[in-house]
Amino acid sequence: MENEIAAKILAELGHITRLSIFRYLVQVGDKGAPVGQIQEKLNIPWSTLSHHISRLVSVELIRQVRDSRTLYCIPQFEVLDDLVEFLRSECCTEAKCKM
Amino acid sequence: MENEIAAKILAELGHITRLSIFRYLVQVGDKGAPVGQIQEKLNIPWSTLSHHISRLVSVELIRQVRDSRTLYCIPQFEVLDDLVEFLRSECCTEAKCKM
DNA sequence: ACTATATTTTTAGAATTATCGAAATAAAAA
DNA sequence: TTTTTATTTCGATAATTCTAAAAATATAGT
Repeated sequence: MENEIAAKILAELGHITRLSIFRYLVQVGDKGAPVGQIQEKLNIPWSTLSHHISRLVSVELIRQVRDSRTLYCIPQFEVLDDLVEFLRSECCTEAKCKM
Repeated sequence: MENEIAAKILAELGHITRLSIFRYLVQVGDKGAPVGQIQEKLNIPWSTLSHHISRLVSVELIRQVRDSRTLYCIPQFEVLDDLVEFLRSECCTEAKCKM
C-alpha cells in the first residue's frame, strides 16, 4: 500500500461519524447491515449518513450490495488488515524494532 | 480507547504530510529525529512542518524531548498499538469473526 | 550583550469538508 | 400505474483545515 492511499483511508476513518458507522459494521460482521439499520442504530440524518457511507465506499472500507429495495453495507476487513500491515511495516529499519 | 479519541488519532494520521512524518519516525525508531532532520528528509517548509508535528504531538503519536537547541521527535509506538487494538476489537460480536 | 541556530507562533487567504433539508431516483407492492 | 419504501443527489451555509511567509521565541556560543 502506498502512503497516499493509506492516508486517504485513515482520513476517512478519522471522523467520528464514519468511524462509528464502520465499527458498527465490524461488529455486525460479514453479512453487513442495510443503510436503514445503520440510520436507526446511530440516529444520523439520512443525507448526512449517505454522504459518509459514500466516502467509506470510496476507499473500499465498505462494499454495497443491493437486495431488492435494501442496500447492504458490508465491511471490507482486508482493507483494514492491509492498512494495519502498512502502519507496522518498515518499522525501525534504522534501529532495533519495537513492534 | 474511546471512539472519539481513536477518530482524532486516525484523522491526524490521515494526512499525507503527517503520515510521512510519522512513518519516517517509525523507521528511525526509538531515538527519534530532530525536527531539522525531518525537515531535510521530507523537504517541508519549517512552519508547515511545525504545524503538522504539533498536531501529531497533540494526540501523543509523537513525544518531544529537547537536547539543548535540538528538539527530538520520538514516535510513541504504544499509541499506535492501542489504535490497532481498538480497530480490531469488538469485531463481529454478532457473527463469526473475520479478524 | 550580540550572534547564530533551531523551532514555534501568528496570521490570513485558499481549499476542503461537514451538515442536513428538500427534491430526486430506484425498486417493489398495491 | 400509483403508492410506498429505501436511499441518494443537490444545494447552500457553516466550520475546519492547509499552507507558508513573517515575526517571535528559545538556547547556546562568542
